Amino acid sequence: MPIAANDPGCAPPRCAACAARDTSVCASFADRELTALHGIGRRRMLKAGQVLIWAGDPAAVCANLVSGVLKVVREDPDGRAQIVGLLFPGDFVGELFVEQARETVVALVDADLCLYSRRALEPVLAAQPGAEGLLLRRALGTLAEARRWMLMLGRRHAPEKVAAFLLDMHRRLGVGDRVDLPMGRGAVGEVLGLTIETVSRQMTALKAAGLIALPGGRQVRLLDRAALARIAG
Amino acid sequence: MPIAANDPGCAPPRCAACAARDTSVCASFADRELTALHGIGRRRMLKAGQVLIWAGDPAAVCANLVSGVLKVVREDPDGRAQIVGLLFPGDFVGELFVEQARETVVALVDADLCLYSRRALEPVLAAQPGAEGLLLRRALGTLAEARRWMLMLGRRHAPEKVAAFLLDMHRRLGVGDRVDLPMGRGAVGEVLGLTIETVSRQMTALKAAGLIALPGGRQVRLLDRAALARIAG
DNA sequence: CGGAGGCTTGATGTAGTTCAATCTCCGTGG
DNA sequence: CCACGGAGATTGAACTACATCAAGCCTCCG
Repeated sequence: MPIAANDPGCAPPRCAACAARDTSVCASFADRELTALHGIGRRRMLKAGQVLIWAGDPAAVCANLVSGVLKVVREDPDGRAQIVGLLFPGDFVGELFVEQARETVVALVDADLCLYSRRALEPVLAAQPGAEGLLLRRALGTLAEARRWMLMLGRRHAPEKVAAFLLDMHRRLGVGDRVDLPMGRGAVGEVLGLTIETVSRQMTALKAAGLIALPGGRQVRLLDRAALARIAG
Repeated sequence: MPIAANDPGCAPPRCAACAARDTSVCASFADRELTALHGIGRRRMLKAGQVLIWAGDPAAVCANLVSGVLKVVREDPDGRAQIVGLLFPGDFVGELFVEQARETVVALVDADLCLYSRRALEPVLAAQPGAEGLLLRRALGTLAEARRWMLMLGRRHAPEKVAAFLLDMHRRLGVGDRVDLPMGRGAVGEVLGLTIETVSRQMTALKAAGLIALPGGRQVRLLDRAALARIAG
């Protein structure tokens, strides 16, 4: 990794200061080429709850997530919703190479993105050697994660699901033994394929067993991670 | 698409005759470049039930599926299994860029593959412009499919799952109103996150309702696809 | 203080699992 | 040729995990 490639001196200032500069797709771009990407991108803030992409709409935009957490949701004709992905800083947002969005993307907490028109982005990616390779690696990683998730949805019981979810969130967002969940009980249910009541009961059970504490709000303290891991399987 | 690119005259004979020549990743290779790929590939036959890749083993091989159907399985520590993917002719088999296989790959029926060492394949793909882009498109397609599947696993009831599965299989393998399922009831359960008994009961119910017929073995006739689609949602 | 949104708790219902027995279809061998 | 055996499929009965329906309960903010 040559130092010059990421030398802030010649990258567009907004990119040089970007928190996701080295973890997003942009990492495959040297500062020189970054200018092309910069030219077609713009910053966008999302408030918690705001929708970025509606399933069914034309797939017009992609983005790099700079800060915040987004959910990717699939919905039934009859309204049952399943969260099929969570996006964290550095993740790529949106669907390439399709005309119609299949998934709704919503901010779970206030978020910050670097937004691109899909039409403009695709040729830039194709022209930049290595960019599609990088996206391929990411996509394969996301696929592996989705499949792990499928095993959970199809085969595991509520206690295992909740324990696994808490450990997962802690791995991504935890500080010490604490996690501040970026979502309410309802959305946790949408992630795990459970109802809000079942999630709530499982959390209470874990608290009663002394494995977690619920200091209030969306905060969780994982008091016995080993035991949680044992439950998660 | 220039005619010369796929001129059988200068492709390696095995590739020129390959049933998957134009649907697999090979389609991104002109005949000239195909020779490099051909050089590192070898044919392999799999009997129904044979395992190609064991989860946990070093990820040594990838392949193009030429004929047959494979299942991709994830397993719990305690043995519960979930099929997370089905592979059909033209599909890419195996995991790139990882050292350890996360999924077991098994032939559901007799299958025919074009096998590559992963170590040898990766550089060839990187060198061939467009190959990684093609794989990216495929990977994104597979991801979208996995997410559709997640919605099914998390949110749908047994009757909807079975109806949707039958329509899906018919779309891929059907001739007229018939499908010959490439798997038994047990594996259908592993796909849908159900037990073998529940699958069997649902099938009997559909038969009783006159929506399907079960002529025997793994054959199914879809007598009322509109009604099935209505159940599938 | 009051009211709304999200969370918890309880009571009841039910879809799907589990356990177990029987059946069907085929291939094998007497 | 038919009897036997085995694997997969079906069917039944009982159970249980989770959903559903329905109150109540915090807690944050106007």
